[in-house]
Amino acid sequence: MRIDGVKDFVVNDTKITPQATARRGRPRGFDRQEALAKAQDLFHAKGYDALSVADLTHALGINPPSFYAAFGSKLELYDEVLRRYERTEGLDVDTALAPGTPLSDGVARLLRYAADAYASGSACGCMVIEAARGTADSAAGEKARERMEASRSYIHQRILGLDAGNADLASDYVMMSLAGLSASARNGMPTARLHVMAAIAAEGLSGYLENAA
Amino acid sequence: MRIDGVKDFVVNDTKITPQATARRGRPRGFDRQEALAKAQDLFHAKGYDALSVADLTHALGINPPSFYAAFGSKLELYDEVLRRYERTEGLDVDTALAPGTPLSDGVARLLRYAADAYASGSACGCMVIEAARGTADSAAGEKARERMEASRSYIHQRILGLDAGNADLASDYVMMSLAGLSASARNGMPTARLHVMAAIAAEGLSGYLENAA
DNA sequence: GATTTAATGTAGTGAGCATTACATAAATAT
DNA sequence: ATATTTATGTAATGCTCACTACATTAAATC
Repeated sequence: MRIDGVKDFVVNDTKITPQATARRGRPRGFDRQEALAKAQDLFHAKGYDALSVADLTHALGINPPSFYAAFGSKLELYDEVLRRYERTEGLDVDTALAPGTPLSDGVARLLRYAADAYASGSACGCMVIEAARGTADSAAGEKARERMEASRSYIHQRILGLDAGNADLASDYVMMSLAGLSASARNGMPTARLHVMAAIAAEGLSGYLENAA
Repeated sequence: MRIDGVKDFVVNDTKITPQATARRGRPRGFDRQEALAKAQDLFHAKGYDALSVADLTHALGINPPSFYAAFGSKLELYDEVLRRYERTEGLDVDTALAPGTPLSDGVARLLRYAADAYASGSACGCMVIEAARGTADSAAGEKARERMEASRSYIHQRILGLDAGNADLASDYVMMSLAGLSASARNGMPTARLHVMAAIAAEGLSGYLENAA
């Protein structure tokens, strides 16, 4: 395979390195980052199964060999796209659940962020959540479920710092609410209504915690 | 095609008619109702796309021609299964939202029913809700979305009789909560926890309505 | 018994899928 | 210049999919 793969990728994909250490063979005829962005939009809008490699190569204006040379396989590209999605479109959990924030307020803020992020467009809802419900034995669903578990775990850890006693309950409820918001967005609910839904859902946890106290 | 299709179906499928008005040709070698029940389980567990006709015929112990003679096509069978699902596994909306029930209580009860119905098993979550998020341009997704809209409309109408002013809001919130519960069930959440989630979600609407009043 | 009707088993159909063989083109390295 | 390395375009690979042609079987009707 590739010996110094990591350095190569960095150099070729992003022009961060000042002295452009040129690669050996024929240069790639398309921008890999642009292609990733387009692939992300397409995967988000159509899902893994419904988006064929032919769709992708056509949209990117390349042929299958170039596709496989650049991304390895459809599944590897998908995994890369999922991680890119987290970076580019992921919720700002750190801000929503900043240390010192009351748990109820933090959850309310996080759900508000989600209402914004999931808002209807050509590709709406959370890409990871929607993909995670693919069939149990699908490789793509497995990738998505990995990313969702990573997010759940991160949120859980953040909540631990706010209210350790209710962390399990609250993170379960947050994940459920995010799934509900994402589904509603997919079903065409407009942003303003999503915000109301997020507020009502947050109110639920708030009231529940008050009653428990 | 078939001239007196309706009567034929009734007679051959269910033995409701006392004098078994026997059909003309060779009798079907399998029980169509049993087959429908099995197909429902399979579609619920795997979804439309992931379940092939070959999977179905193998599970039913029949060959493709028998399958198509009995059900028309994969999509027609799916539509029939979706309607059967509503009858056999659908939530008891009439009881949950019985006339005279305070809206908050009715919604709480409906979500409790859902927590029971969606409980983890080989096929968990709501079959219709999970299927409705198939790709936008998929025929199966369209069928599921039709059924979901029918349910939404029915729930909306029932809520109109309890609290007309909040019917739009409440039915939107119910649909979102059902989607969240269904997703959580699919992700393996046990029944007891689903009940807690349902209670918290219901508390949200309850608190919101109180504040608005 | 002859005819009609419908379901069955065997064996395919064409279409779409992800992926790749192979020769060629374009760059660097020697 | 020549060799090496990588990407490209054309065209195909094997596979799975939903679905069907066709001859046969099993029942009711005449």
